[in-house]
Amino acid sequence: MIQELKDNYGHLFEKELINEIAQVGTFKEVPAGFTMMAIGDYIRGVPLLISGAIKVMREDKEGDELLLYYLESGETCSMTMNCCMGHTKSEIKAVAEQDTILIMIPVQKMEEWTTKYKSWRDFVFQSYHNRLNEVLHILDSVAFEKMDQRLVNYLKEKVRINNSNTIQNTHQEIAYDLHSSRVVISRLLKKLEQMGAIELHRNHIKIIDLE
Amino acid sequence: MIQELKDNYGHLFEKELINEIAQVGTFKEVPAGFTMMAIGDYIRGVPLLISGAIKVMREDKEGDELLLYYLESGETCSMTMNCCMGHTKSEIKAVAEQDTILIMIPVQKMEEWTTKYKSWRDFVFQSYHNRLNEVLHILDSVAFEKMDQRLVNYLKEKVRINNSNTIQNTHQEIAYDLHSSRVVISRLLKKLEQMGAIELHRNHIKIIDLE
DNA sequence: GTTATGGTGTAACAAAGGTTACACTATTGA
DNA sequence: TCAATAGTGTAACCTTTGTTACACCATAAC
Repeated sequence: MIQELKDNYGHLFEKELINEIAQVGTFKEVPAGFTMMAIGDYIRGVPLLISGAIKVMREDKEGDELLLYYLESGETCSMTMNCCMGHTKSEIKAVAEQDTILIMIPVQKMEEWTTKYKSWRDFVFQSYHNRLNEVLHILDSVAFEKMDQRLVNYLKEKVRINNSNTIQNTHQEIAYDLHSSRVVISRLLKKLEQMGAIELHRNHIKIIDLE
Repeated sequence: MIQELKDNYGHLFEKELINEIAQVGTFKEVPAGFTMMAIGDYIRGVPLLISGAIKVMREDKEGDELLLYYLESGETCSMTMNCCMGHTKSEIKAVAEQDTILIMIPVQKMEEWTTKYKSWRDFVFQSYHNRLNEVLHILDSVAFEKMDQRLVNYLKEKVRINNSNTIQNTHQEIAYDLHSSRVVISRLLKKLEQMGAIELHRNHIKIIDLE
């Protein structure tokens, strides 16, 4: 585990902290599509991502969803910290976007290291900082942009996260992520295809040029 | 200054920290309506609210606005911390909702105390926690609710913050806060009046019963 | 007073997005 | 092979929200 920690967190944490993490952390492998956390779950630990990506979503009472952002390697879930600190239930849903490897840290250790290691403290603050900014950008997107622009942003982000020009999703899945309806998404995608920006296929979309 | 700090932060901070704050903090009085921070401003210090309330807003490139939340006494602006840490410019706008009194802390002290005082650390984490949750709730509101419900929530929050059943705003001002248009807001307010929930007057609205 | 300004009410219309319905087709699986 | 299922395309329609235009009235400024 030491090696993976060094590779992904070596530039952030001092050696002693890496060693401590290796002692108390537990390795976890999660297959793509697996729901790692649902609304209302209690939190057992804080995850440190080693590889893969996790999709973080908001959900309302009717079960309507909205994609918030993706967690990538070298990142953690400040929402989880959020819950640990507040001793409240999860307010978000997390699903593995790809096959993902991560290390789970028990909650108590998190608090202990906050006192002990400046690098851990900075990491936690930085995580909060990043999440707050990401949620603000989603808010901008939902509040100020129209669906066609939101869709383009969504496709770009998917390309970036999965590092592939082919998006393996149905129109329905995209509609859920953007909290829209399948018909609307199909309509807008067709428009993008007619503009030559993408190519539509059953179960996948090829991105040509989204600028 | 010591007394104000004790009254508002005595239950959060230990005596030594209160004393340190009193030494380096500067008192500030801000009249209602004053713009305390604009998008792109550099941050000079972190505010601790003593009395009053501050309205925190998001703004896009076209200058369209959206109300995020209010800061009240005993709270600080984690967005400001956000900027200090990232050494980036402000991404939000802050306007005094009421006549407000606050104490400004220089940025360097903030970092110093994070190492030195657990209570300060907890306060900073708690602030992040609260802001993240508030932004999430705004996001819920914008993403999942229709304008009529958002308007009702807005009115309720105004009543709570200003501790008064009379809201001293024009329809245009409300429209800005909700990122809508004056005509739409007038329309929905009229509907609420017809339902007996509010009374409309020039320049103010009397809240009767919003559930 | 009179005029200018700003706040509100309302109608008519436009645009975006959501809904329903249905056809067509590729894939799965019995 | 053939039925069932899931993904997509498209039309028609509805609702919500935004826009434009204008009337009316209170208040402030002159």
